[in-house]
Amino acid sequence: MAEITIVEIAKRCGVGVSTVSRAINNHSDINPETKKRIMEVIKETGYIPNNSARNLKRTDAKCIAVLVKGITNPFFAPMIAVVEEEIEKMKYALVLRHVEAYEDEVDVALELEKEKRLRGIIFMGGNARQSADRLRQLNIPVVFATIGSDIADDLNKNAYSTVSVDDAKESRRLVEYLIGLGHKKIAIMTEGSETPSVVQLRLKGYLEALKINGIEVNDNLIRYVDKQIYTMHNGYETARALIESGEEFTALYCISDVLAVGALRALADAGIRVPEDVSVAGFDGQELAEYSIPRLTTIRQPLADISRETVRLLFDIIDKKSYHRHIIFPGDLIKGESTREI
Amino acid sequence: MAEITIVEIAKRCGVGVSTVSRAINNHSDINPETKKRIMEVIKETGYIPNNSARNLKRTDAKCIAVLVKGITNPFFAPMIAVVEEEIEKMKYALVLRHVEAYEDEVDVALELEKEKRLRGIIFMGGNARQSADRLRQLNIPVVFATIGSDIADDLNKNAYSTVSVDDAKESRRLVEYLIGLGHKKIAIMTEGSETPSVVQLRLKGYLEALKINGIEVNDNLIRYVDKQIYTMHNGYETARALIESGEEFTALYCISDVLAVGALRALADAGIRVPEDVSVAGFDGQELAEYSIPRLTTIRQPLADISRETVRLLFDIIDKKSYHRHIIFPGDLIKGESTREI
DNA sequence: CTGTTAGCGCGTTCAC
DNA sequence: GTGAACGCGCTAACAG
Repeated sequence: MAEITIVEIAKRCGVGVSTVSRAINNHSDINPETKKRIMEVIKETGYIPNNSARNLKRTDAKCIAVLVKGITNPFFAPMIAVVEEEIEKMKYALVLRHVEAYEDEVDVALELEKEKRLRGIIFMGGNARQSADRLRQLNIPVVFATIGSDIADDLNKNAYSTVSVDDAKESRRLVEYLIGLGHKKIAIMTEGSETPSVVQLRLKGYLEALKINGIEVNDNLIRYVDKQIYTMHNGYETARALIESGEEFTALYCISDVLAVGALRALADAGIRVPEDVSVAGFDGQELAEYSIPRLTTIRQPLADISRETVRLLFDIIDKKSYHRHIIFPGDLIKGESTREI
Repeated sequence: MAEITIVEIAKRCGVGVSTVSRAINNHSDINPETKKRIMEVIKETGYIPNNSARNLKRTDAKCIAVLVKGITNPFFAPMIAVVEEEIEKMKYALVLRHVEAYEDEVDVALELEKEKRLRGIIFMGGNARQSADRLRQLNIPVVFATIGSDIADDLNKNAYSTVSVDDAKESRRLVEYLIGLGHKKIAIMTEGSETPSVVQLRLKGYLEALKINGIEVNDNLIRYVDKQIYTMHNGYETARALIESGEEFTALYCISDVLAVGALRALADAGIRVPEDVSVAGFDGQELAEYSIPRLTTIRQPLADISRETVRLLFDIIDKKSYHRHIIFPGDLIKGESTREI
């Protein structure tokens, strides 16, 4: 079947291609009647404009890309929903792309910028720092959501924006809450990667909290999961290893809610009661934390606010109303049933 | 900054554009040395080919599209992972697109088919039946994953393939298991949509199981969630309404694990013990079911097998080795801790 | 208000 | 092994 093109439509309507183009793109300079006739023929024939050809020509294309590293991670679900809504409000199109674990998000962004005519990019997941230089290759503004800027990296701060919580500070707050409950032997479950990330900041907050409160760090209580911090399986296995190690602990802080839920299950299987025998805390404040049994103590990230602000800031930069900024939202300390005084 | 194109690269290398093209696309007819030189210049300049232009010209483009309705639904995560892997094995490119709730998945597919040069499409989520006719507009094979064909719709069966479990049958099996445990007052939590879907099939299985076992249907025990069957919140609220209604029940069957977890929480909040006072069962067999407290009784869908078979079947059809087929996988009845004999 | 025409950036003939 | 020229389908000038 010969692909039907704009030329074919023009022929059938007895008009020029540009008229058809005008009809498709809701241009003003067109007779309502001819437009109507054209639209009818288009519907009849089932004609669909070729997007590749359009992107090639188009100069304006109000379009924002959202690149998500780990799009299947439920953590991003509420963020994506808000971002979609906000971008639509601005009458912009949205292209949502996932980035594979092995892909470089900036490479994908570069490619996409050429392919579509993007006006801005939002990154979720991945990390901000490593590629700050390369971010400049992008000719359009970039905002990271839920990933804070690196404090030490002043030079590159004007290459991109960030909207996030202060992971180190919130993490410290949570651990200090545990300490306030009387806990001293506090285990942490975190990820062992060396690349700078929110994960490292959360560990940093843990270490700071101990230090401030004069609690010595016990390396045996710092447990590393195998890569993924968003699988219950890893939370389960890591908690099990901790339990089996025989190392004493009265509290377990998992740097994600998902890990914490896995840990809860491991503790239950080992006959350890939460919170009677051990307190458990998570981080993120996902829906899961609210429905787990027992309800999780955690730090809730205000994802809706962060998402809304991300879009707002991006458009401010696009409209030259703002330079790149680094916005911090406070988290909420949710006191669940999974922790108690000792 | 002037966008750098293939012409620019050709100039800098002192070669023709076609030579550069050959270098990029790994063509055979090219001197290894000139190719190497070209690749170096490309790296230096940071040149990135424009995909829109490529798609416009390209004739082959080994590419498969995966359209997911509700990509943020964790249900699809393990499926997407497997599908990606399998498609990569076949040396095909994969374009993963999410379909908005309000979008028609076939429209999106049609558009994408023009834009890229697709060879096949995989649908996840959405429903197979409504658009069987329109599926024929697509000139490439379509396979639905986890969505069974409509038994009544023989005419359109050769317009697409499906790989799934038999939702009605598996649902019936689960309910019969509950009945076998001695339950007679079995509530079901389902969705109230009229469009044919897996959800309806699961309800159908419930009704069949009751009928076969001579249990009268109590309409007050059929509870409908408000739209989304993949939020714990809805499971919670619907269970709460059921509890507050005062209607007696000894078992609660939720047509998704996510709903069941919400229901568990609602029961706990009402001081109702699971499984001592009430048995709870889910459907899907997601990771969540395995880590919830108590562990859920559920039907596990073999998502990895379904995904692998989906890709295999799609390629068989592309390669003309098969016509459209409708493949059924058996589910696993997982006997968790959330149900007990009465 | 409408038609004609020139590219957008690239892959692909077809000569050389 | 390589380069010149053509055209993919469309939008955006421009001329009418």
